[in-house]
Amino acid sequence: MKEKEAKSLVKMFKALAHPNRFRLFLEIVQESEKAFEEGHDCFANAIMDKLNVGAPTISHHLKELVNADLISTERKGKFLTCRVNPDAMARLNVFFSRT
Amino acid sequence: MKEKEAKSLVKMFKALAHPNRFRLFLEIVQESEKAFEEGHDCFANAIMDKLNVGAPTISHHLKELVNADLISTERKGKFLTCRVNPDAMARLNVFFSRT
DNA sequence: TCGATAGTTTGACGAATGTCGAATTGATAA
DNA sequence: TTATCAATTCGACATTCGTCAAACTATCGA
Repeated sequence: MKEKEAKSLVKMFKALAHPNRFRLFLEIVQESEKAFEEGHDCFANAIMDKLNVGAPTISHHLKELVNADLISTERKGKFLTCRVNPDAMARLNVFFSRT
Repeated sequence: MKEKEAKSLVKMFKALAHPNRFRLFLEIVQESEKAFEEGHDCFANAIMDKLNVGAPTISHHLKELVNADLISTERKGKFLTCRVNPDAMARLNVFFSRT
């Protein structure tokens, strides 16, 4: 494995390595599926209510997930929408399939 | 996903979330394959030389990998042998396949 | 325009983490 | 037994990290 890919994977692991941030990620995955089926977006707002941490913390954690390339966000008016990055998932999948 | 499984995954991610520890894990994976083909064990000793950290640090990192259930170790005389835990790999594989 | 709502930035603080040197244990070889 | 080598434990240190309160920005509705 290339050094660059290893570094990228480590960043993803670090992003998933905290209970609250992992739960946040799981919620986004779940909510994304539901949102897709129902034809709307996944709003950060809806997820924030489910976790027991303040808004600044959520904002901070979201930034780390984005920074690790696990998700991407887009501002829609007053709200923030989230999408899981399929490419990242694919790379993680490959890594653990070959290990 | 059950809370218990989530906790276990987070522990694995945390164990893989540091560059040196991830490299250590990669070396064990690699060395394990080679060792299997050549009919011997994977010795911690052989791996230690490849990383630029002291023995106490390696010992510490190995313990975390074991604690996360990613590997198991066995003392053979003066040396320590390592084996990747296939069950852990399978669970990680499942997680990223379904995500 | 004004007030309310969603999210971000900043600064601070305690907790957890990675690393090392020194001392220690366990096992082999001489 | 003694010397040597592999690995662990302990104590300390600097660094990173998670969280929050307060202040701020941006957008929408009235």
